[in-house]
Amino acid sequence: MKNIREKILTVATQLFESRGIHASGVDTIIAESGVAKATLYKYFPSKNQLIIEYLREKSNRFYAWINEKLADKRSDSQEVLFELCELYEQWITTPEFNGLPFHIGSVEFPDPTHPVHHYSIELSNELQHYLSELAAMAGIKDAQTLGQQLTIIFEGGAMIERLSPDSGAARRAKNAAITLIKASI
Amino acid sequence: MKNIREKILTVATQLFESRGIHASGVDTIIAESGVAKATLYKYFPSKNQLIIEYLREKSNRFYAWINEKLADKRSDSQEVLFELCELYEQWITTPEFNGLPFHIGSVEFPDPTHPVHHYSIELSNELQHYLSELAAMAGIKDAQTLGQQLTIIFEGGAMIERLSPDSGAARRAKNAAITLIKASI
DNA sequence: TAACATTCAGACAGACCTGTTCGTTTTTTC
DNA sequence: GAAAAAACGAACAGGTCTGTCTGAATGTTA
Repeated sequence: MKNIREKILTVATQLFESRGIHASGVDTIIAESGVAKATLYKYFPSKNQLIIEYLREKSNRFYAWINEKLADKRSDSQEVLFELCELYEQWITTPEFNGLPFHIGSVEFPDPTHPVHHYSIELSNELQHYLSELAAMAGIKDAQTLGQQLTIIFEGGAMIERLSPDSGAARRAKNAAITLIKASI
Repeated sequence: MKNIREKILTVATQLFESRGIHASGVDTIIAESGVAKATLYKYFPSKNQLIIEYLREKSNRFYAWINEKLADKRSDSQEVLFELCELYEQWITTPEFNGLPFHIGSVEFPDPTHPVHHYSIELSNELQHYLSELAAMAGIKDAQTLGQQLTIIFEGGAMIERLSPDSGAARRAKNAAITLIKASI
């Protein structure tokens, strides 16, 4: 087996999201992934680092997915914002969605000086930056404001969609985002 | 000392919100509140129950505060929605605000069958119900939708305001809520 | 097949976890 | 001021936590 690291990360991801980070011990992670403890600690120097790699991986996958989906709509910079809302709804309504990882990171490690918390904030800021950038390219006047407001709706919608999957939160969050976009054009 | 229960709950609240729930052991809680362990377990039969009482207490305080503040505006049912937005901004920008407690509960206990998770969902639903009710009294046509959309914005804004306190999230969340309200009148 | 690198299972350390059970001391009540 | 109730400190049980270390087994390369 060559992709031991990947295997560990996959198992850790599943455990972190189904049981929580603190509730997922290293012993459980190695047992589920069929790996020796020393091997895990060879690929990840500490559990904190494993958590951070989990956050990074999830974030990378999200941006890779959404950038690919948006690639052919980049020309029409207005339409790209509305397409973004549709993709957002798709993203959080897939059965694999288990909440935003950096929400888990920031809540389970509330201490601002903790590396996991710090990186979680970084990821939230990155999302705001990404959305503001899209708004700016769409010619929105106060792109900073719309970008953060979309972030607020997307994060809130993700939270509630996860808590109450059949309450229509994803669709309503999308519609709220669309309303805001139209109001700021 | 008569209010031992209150003392324990206060200390537990501070610890839960500054270190996280799993990271706050019963030993720490009793040490900080100067109480014997058996006493804590007399007032709270388990740590789970203590967590749930923490969630309940925080929720009660919120509704008591906001209902009192809104009491004199109940006559003008339209204005009450806008006043609500102002109060929301106030609530999450006070220095004592440390995020929505039921977010902590639902994230730290992701298992839907866990009592803490279950109660956290209940509190989120209660918020939606409360906001939908206000919208209905204001004569909003689709009060259910606006209620949930306000919930999404309020929860998302609370999350981001906590992560990045000086980014203007609270004000922008408020403005986004106002925009949505106006659009649905 | 021989030499080398990797991974294995499992024990170990030292600390922390929730919850129970002791007598002993303090506080309340009459 | 005496009887009753409550809270105290401290130990205990049984378990889990992260991280380190060992020698044996496995896999890779030449």
